[in-house]
Amino acid sequence: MTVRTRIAPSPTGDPHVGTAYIALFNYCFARKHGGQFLLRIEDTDRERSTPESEAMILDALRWLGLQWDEGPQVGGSCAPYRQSERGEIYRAHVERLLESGHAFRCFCTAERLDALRREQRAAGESVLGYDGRCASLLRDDCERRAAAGEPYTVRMTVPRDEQIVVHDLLRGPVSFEAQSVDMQVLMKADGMPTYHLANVVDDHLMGITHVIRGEEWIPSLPKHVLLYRYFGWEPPRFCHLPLLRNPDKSKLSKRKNPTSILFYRRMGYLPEALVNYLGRMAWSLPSDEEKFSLGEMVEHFDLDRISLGGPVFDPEKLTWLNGRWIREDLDVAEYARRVQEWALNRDYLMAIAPLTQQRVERFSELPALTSFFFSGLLDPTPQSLVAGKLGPDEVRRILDAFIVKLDAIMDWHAEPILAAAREVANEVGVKFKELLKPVYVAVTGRPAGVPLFDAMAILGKDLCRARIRHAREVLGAAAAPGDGPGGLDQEVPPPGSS
RNA sequence: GCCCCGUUCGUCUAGUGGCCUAGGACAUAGCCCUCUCAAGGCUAAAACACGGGUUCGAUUCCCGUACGGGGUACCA
Repeated sequence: MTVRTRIAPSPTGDPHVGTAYIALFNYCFARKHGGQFLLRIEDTDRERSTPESEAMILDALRWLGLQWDEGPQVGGSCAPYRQSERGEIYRAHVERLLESGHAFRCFCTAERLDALRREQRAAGESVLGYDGRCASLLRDDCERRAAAGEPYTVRMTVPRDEQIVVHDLLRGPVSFEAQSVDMQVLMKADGMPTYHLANVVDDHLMGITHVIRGEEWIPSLPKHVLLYRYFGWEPPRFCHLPLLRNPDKSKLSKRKNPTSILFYRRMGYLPEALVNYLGRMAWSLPSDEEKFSLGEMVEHFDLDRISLGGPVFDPEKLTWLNGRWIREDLDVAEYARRVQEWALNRDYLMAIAPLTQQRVERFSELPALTSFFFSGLLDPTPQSLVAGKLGPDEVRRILDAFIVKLDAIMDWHAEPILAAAREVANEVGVKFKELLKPVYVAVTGRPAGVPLFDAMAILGKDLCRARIRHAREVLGAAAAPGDGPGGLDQEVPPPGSS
C-alpha cells in the first residue's frame, strides 16, 4: 500500500505558519515512505473562503518547497481537489447515509438551536449538543417538507452505550463515550457539506492512508470513525500533532504573534530557515543537530521522534537559525542574489518609485525616505507617537481600533485602508488629520514622508499590524502603572489546517 | 460545566528502567578574540509539576492530583 498524506487548508485568510507546519510533517512522512503528498482545498465555508487566500496559500507552500504531488494547479487522478467543486459527490454520499438510516434531515432553525444550547448550559447539563428532535421525524414527512422547499440540514446519527476507541499513532488508544458525541451536521442548509463529511469522503476517495493533522481535531475523531463505519470503509491511520503555541501557551494566533508566512517572507527570512524551524517544532533529528534541510528531514523522518508538548513558536530562535542559513549556506553571490530577490527586485522598486519621484531631488535622499520599506519592526519612541495634539490615551485607542479594522480588510489596497482610518477617526472622535500623525509614526517610524496608505498597501497587512501593535506596546509601557496594553488579546482561532 | 490531549532549564529539545553528577541549542550574564559591530570560542546561572505505586533501581512504566491546552458551530 502506498502511503498517501494530505494538507487540507481552508482558504479563509493569509497563509498560516500552522498550515505550513502540518504540511511539512505530511510532506516528510509521504516522501520518507515513497508515497504521495496531496493538497486539497477545503472551501466549504462560502462566507469566508476566497480565491485570493487560496492563491496565497499555494504560493506560500511552494515558496517553502512543500510541493504537492496532486492537487490544484497540478492535477491528479482524484480531481477536482477543491471541495466547492465536489458537491455532487457529497450529495450522493449524504443520500447513502439517509438511505441507510445513519443520517436524518433536521428542520430546526438556528434560533431554536441557539436557545437549546443556552438552556443546556444554564441547566448545567453535562452533555451539550443537539437533542435529537428531528431524528424521530417520519421519513415521508421529511421528504415532503424538503420537496416543499423548507430549509434543512442533514445530521448524522450516533449510537448509544458504546465506547468508541480510536488509535492515534502518537498517543495510542483514545476513547470516547458515544453518547457524548454530538449529532453533527453533515450537510448545511446551503447544500455544502461540513468539514466532517467532506473530509471523510475525500480522504477515502483520494486514498489517504495517514491523516496527519493538528491536535484540535482529536475531539471530532469519534464522528469521523463513525462515518467511516457507516460507509463501510476502512479508516485511515490517525496522527495528531501538537499545536503551535503563543508565548502564553495558547494556540498560536495572529493577535499575539505574527502568523502569516507572508510576514516572515517580508521580514527577510529564508524559506530554508522557516521550514527548518518548523521542523524543529515538536521534532528533532536523531543527532539533535538543529540545522537541517528539508531533504535531511525527509531522510530521517520518523513519527516516533515527535514530542507531544505543544511547542511555543519563538521568533528569536527562528531569527538565530535564519542567521546561520545566511552565513553558512550562501556564498556571497548567492547572498546578493537573495537580497535582490527579496526586496531589491523590479516589482518592489516599481511599487515604491511612484511614491518617491516627486519627493526627491537627488537619488541619495532615497535611503532615508524609504528605509521603512526595507525594515522589520520599527522603534518609535513614546514621545514621537504622541507628538501631535492628541493625548496618549487617544493614541492608544486609535491604534487599538485601527488594528481591529485592518484585520477585517480582505482586499488589501490603499482605499480600504484609508476608509478604515476614517472610520477609526470617527469612532474615537478625533480629526482625521490628527489621527494620521501617530499612525504615520507607528508604520513608518518617521513623522512624514511618502503617502501613508499607499505605503501600507505595499508593506502588507501583517507587517503593518506588527508595527502598529509594537507601537501600541511602546505606549503601553510608558503609561501609568495598571494601565497596561488591553483590548488586544481577544482570542480568535486562526484558520485551521487539517 | 462536560469531553479529550498534554507536562524535562524562561523557550526549543536529547533522553524509551541503570550510561543522568539530566546533555545540546536560543535567550541572559561574564570573559577571550578583535580597527568598530557582528560572527566565533570559553564560562556561569537555569529543568525531570506534585503524591502514591510497580521494580533491586525510576526523568523513563501505572494510578491520582495540580497546572496548561484543545474541543464543545449549519468554521475549518
